[in-house]
Amino acid sequence: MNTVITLPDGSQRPYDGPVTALQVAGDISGRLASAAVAARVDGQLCDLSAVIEGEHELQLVTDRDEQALEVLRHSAAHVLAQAVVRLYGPKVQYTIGPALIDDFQYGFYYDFDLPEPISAEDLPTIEKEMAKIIAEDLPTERSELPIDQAKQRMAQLGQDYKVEMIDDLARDEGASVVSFYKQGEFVDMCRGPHLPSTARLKVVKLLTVAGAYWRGDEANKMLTRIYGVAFFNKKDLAAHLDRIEEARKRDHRVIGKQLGLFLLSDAVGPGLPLWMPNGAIIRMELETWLRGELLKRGYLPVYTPHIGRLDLYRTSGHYPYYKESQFPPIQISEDEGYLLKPMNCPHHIQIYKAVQHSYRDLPVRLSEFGTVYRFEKSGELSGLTRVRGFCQDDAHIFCTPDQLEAEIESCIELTQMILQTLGLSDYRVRLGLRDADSDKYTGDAAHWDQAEDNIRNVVGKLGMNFTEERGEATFYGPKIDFVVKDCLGREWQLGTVQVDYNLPERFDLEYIGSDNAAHRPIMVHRAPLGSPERFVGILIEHYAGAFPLWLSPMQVAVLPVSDKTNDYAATVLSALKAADIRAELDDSPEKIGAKIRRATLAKAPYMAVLGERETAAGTIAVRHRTGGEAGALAVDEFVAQLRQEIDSKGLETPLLPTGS
RNA sequence: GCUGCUGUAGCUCAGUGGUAGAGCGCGUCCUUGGUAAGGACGAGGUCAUGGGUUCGACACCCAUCAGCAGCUCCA
Repeated sequence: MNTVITLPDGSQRPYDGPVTALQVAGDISGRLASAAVAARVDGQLCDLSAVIEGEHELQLVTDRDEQALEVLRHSAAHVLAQAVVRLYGPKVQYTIGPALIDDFQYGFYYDFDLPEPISAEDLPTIEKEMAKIIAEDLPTERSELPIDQAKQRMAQLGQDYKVEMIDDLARDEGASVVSFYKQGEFVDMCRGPHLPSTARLKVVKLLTVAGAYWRGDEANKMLTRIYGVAFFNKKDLAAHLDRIEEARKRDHRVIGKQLGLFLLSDAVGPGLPLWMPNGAIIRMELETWLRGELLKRGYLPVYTPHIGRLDLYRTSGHYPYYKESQFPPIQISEDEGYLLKPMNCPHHIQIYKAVQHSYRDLPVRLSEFGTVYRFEKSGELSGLTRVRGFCQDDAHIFCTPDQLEAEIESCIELTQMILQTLGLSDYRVRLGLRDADSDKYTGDAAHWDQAEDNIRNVVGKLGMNFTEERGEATFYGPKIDFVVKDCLGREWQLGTVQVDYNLPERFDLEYIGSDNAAHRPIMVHRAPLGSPERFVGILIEHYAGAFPLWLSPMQVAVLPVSDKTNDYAATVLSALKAADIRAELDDSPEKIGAKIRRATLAKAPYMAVLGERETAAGTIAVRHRTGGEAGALAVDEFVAQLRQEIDSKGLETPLLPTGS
């Protein structure tokens, strides 16, 4: 049978019989053959050794192709597994080892069930063995076996996890054959494709070792996961490692310490952050701003205590659902117990219930910066992003079915406005839906369907990009989450809007409709920041500590050139303070260069350099933290410009005009 | 919570089975300097906590607490 290969440029190559992608590449050029890592036949990714017969489109995947990196890293994972088996013996069980493409730090991993624990100190040894395997230039050979034989083969090798995976493939995907890859003495069950030979792997580095549950299930055995990265050249690896190192400098835990923003004190307890004066300014500014926005939008402020009766949370469902992740109740007597509040909604619900509501009153929007406590598992705690005691910029909206979607929309717009103002544009939107197979959700299916339709309608109307994720809903309703990544690429939920038909039911909430009959309101739970703790943690990383002027703890560093001008500096300081600008005077006996350095490291947006010239002219020599002299300004001009930048919540620093 | 690692001065980190060091920061003094580090001197540590091994432990072992990476979880 004749074979005709059509290349991406439209040209065709005829062959008398079957041909492999690698052969075609070689016929085009030797260079292409050595650059190709895989092939795409009729759009389907496959090995270079795949046999092509008949009329097909062929595209050779080279290192310039995005998917090439995936193939490379997948092969790197196989070499890692081979090295581990060589070093730790046939008792090693290798399970799964995928390539990672979107991960900020890691390029691949492999999960092992090892006969002995290993640590990061063992990684160089493993890397050496991998280098050997690469040097051995072992060709990779693909083969296929029917399910039964495949299981037998893996069972013979003592690979119980693989046997389980084959069963899954047969059951879930109806697979009748399974493919294997063999390189030297090592055989792995794998879809592929892979590099044609281990020698094609040039730059591999192992990064860390960690635990990971088999199948990601806590109930299963913990396996040993080894993470690594692989690239086509050393330059890319060096750039990658640099990027990680740079990112670590943005870590809010590092910057938070440097700039005195917050503190996690062992004496107070894990996950209980203390806001230091500089951090408190940032939080205060955000909250003040948000309070104003809420009042404009018809929210009613309320305050509620930090604890409530256990029964309240039994009714709401929070206690039974999250018993394990609560601080234990405060038991006063056998039948009187209190819980640190894990959520504000039950308290707000009581406020709603305290008076009778007419449909004319709705929507009722009760807002509170309410502090809640959750006993997060110790391994989960992390800086400000995951804590045990934190505030929520919370509100609960009680409304009629007719009002619901407009309220959801308004919550989304508020959240988007906040993110936009702060320049947080790199976020994704997730619709958290219920998993109908799970028993973790409360309430009836009709309400769930209704609620899911409600949020879909709104995000659809607003034309938002979003992903739907089953099993990500709260126990009482579906939600819209705004998710961002931290400096190391880990995702965190910030803002959230949740639709709830269930708590109104549980608490028997009512309003009187125009028909003079009692109706059930619907609740919206929403927090545009999510939590000031987590939000500020993310903001610290977003700005790398260099906050916009309105949020900066120190807005102006007042720097006399020598103590001859200290008096003038003091008058400038007073003028700034009188204008509600956060200014600090550095009258230490340092030279001006050192003072500038200190203020720059403290991320003060502006420096007012005051020497004899300025004293004589009554001006300020302005410098921005990004460097360079911006010229001299009269004190009142400087104040006016700062005021404008502060009031506009400017992200970009306007250039201060030069001149006297 | 689980797997692995880590815990030494305010911070960042060296360090050895024979009772502790650097840089930065801090204090005092000198210097009066014009846009990212002037100089001198000085104070400061129950080497996370509790056990154990040892003539002797910051070092070795065990436990606890906390942190880091990952997994799991996240109302």
